[in-house]
Amino acid sequence: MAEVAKLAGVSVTTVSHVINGTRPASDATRRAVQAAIDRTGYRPNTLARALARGGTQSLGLAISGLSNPYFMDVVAAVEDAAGRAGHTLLLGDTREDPEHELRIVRTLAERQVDGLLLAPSVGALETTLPWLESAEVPVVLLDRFLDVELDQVGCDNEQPTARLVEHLIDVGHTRIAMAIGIPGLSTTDERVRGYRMALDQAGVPFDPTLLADGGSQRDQAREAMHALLDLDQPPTAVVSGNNFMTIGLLRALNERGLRVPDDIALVAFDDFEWADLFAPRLTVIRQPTTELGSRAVELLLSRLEDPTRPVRTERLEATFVHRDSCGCTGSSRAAHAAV
Amino acid sequence: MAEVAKLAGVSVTTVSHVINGTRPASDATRRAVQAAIDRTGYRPNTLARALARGGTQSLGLAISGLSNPYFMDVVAAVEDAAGRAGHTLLLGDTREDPEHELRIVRTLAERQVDGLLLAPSVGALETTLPWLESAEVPVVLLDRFLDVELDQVGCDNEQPTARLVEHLIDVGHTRIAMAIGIPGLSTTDERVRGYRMALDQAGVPFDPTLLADGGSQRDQAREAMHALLDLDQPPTAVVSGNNFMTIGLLRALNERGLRVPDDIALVAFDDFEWADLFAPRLTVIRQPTTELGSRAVELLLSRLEDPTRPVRTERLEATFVHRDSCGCTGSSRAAHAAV
DNA sequence: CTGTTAGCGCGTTCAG
DNA sequence: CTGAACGCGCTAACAG
Repeated sequence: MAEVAKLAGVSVTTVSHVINGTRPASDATRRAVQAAIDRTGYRPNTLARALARGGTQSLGLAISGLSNPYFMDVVAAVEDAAGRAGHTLLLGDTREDPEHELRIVRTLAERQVDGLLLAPSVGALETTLPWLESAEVPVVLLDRFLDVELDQVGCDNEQPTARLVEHLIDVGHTRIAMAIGIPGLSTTDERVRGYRMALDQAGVPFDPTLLADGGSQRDQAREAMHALLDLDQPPTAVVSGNNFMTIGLLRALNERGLRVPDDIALVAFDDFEWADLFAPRLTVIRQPTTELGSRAVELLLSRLEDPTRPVRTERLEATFVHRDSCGCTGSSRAAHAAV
Repeated sequence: MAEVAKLAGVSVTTVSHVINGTRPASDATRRAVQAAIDRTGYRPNTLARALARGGTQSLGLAISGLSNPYFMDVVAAVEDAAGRAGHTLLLGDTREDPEHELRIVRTLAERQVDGLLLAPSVGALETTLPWLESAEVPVVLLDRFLDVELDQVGCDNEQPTARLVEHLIDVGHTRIAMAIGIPGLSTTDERVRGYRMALDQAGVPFDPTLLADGGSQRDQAREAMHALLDLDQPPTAVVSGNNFMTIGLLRALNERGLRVPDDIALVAFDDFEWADLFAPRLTVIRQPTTELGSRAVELLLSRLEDPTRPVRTERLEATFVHRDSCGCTGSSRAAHAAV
């Protein structure tokens, strides 16, 4: 930069100002500076600028399960929204582990991100969040809700899950199992509540043995499904708590030679882009993932603009997508004839 | 930091050194400093450190199609590998557009990333790469190969695609269409070469009308498939150039009421995690995506360590996964009975 | 409209 | 084993 200044015959101050348009400059000097910049191949050092200005124009995203297509849509949306606002995205995977999450969040904060998007793991309330509060980093929570004074965005879980279960009951099922995610996550707890609510309202007795811990993960869900099938009275229908577990459940059913929906019905939380193209065509709840990501960024940006604004919690609506895996079309053949 | 120094009764120099373990210090002072750090809640400013040291411990990843599950696995692997090495990941989507790609790469470089991973778009050779060279940013190319003096990692494309086509020919197909990606991408070109090679070797005449431009994208592939079906002599088999296009092709077939593999065979480049669980069970080429990401990071790190090391180009092996969508099991019923 | 100067928070020579 | 002083590259008063 000093080089540019010398070459343009002006001071570094002027260079800085023409670069940032921070204050008026004569056409002549502006051109001179521009020319010098071009000739030297000068490129600004964002770090130095951030250090001087106290603001990095960057956002951190701490999330788990990057390989989960659901979260990837979120990441894509966040990257896009952040980019539009002139911010760069720093990415970290929490691994759903509070210890690791804290390390990630810490790293991000030490890199002076202007704000942080976090999908808090179970345990965040005792580790990450206290730290974040004392560090005074602007945060918005993503996907999972927590009982804290922070901006939060997520989806409705209870009612949609109830809808899924109701539907199975309508078709005639009474032994309905559910593969649930990590206990303690608001998403998990709310979905379980929705499940129970639907049972209650239909007068179907709740059987705890039908609630299988799938740990939000594929392989664990697979094992859970096998256990369910080993029950004296195995379920005639399953509801999956998220997309990862859906794969695991199906793998287990596959290993047992059971067909969906003929031998067992399956409905799931989380849609797949291709879900209507393959058999069994899954009946699911679809979350507005893209909107989730972009809303979260908007909330964060607005908080950066006005740190005193009261916190806001937003529930996005999820939609019921009716296909064939619930087995209610009558013709199970229809499901198999897909594509 | 000054605060910590005062509280510990030492100089900032000492604080810096005990933090970094840069030089010996008496147990007493070390403890004093540590105590002061704990009490002040001091957290290091990575930016200032980077500015002083000239090195950010951060890597940039510029890639397109974040919503593509294939690339997401890569992102996950890169994040993991980078994290292990103590680096933070800065993420940017190139949108497969050289202009935007340049902006992304520039932003990343101005943020002083130590190195950059890039999946170059078509046109990068004229825009991004010259800039990167003059900016002297360490780079490793990802997924797509280019004729430049840079480290590169990607998969084998030609032979695997040929394998796919050979297989279709073995089953008796001769009118084999292919949905191809963006022309100019090495992945596209190599896959097309593989396609032609297999035809040649089998003595099947090459018909250019069967080569449909799917633009690496879902919707474009869908339209391309419709066009193929409108041909006087429509194909009896299709090979998809990547996973995005596979979805598009299937959507078109679905819209026509055509079943795979009964009415038309389909094989594809890129596997899906769930591909063996749904019908039609896709016969595909699987890329080692995780390995791709981690190898790329390793290459980049080794380059940072030794900038003079000769460039290396690595081809990872892709594997042929035989399932039912090729229609060669004889019993097409088997395909539909899945799950 | 422009230049001088003092930091931003830290690492790192040099002297002790 | 420890401290003082300078500089990383840039912005922002404060003068002029």
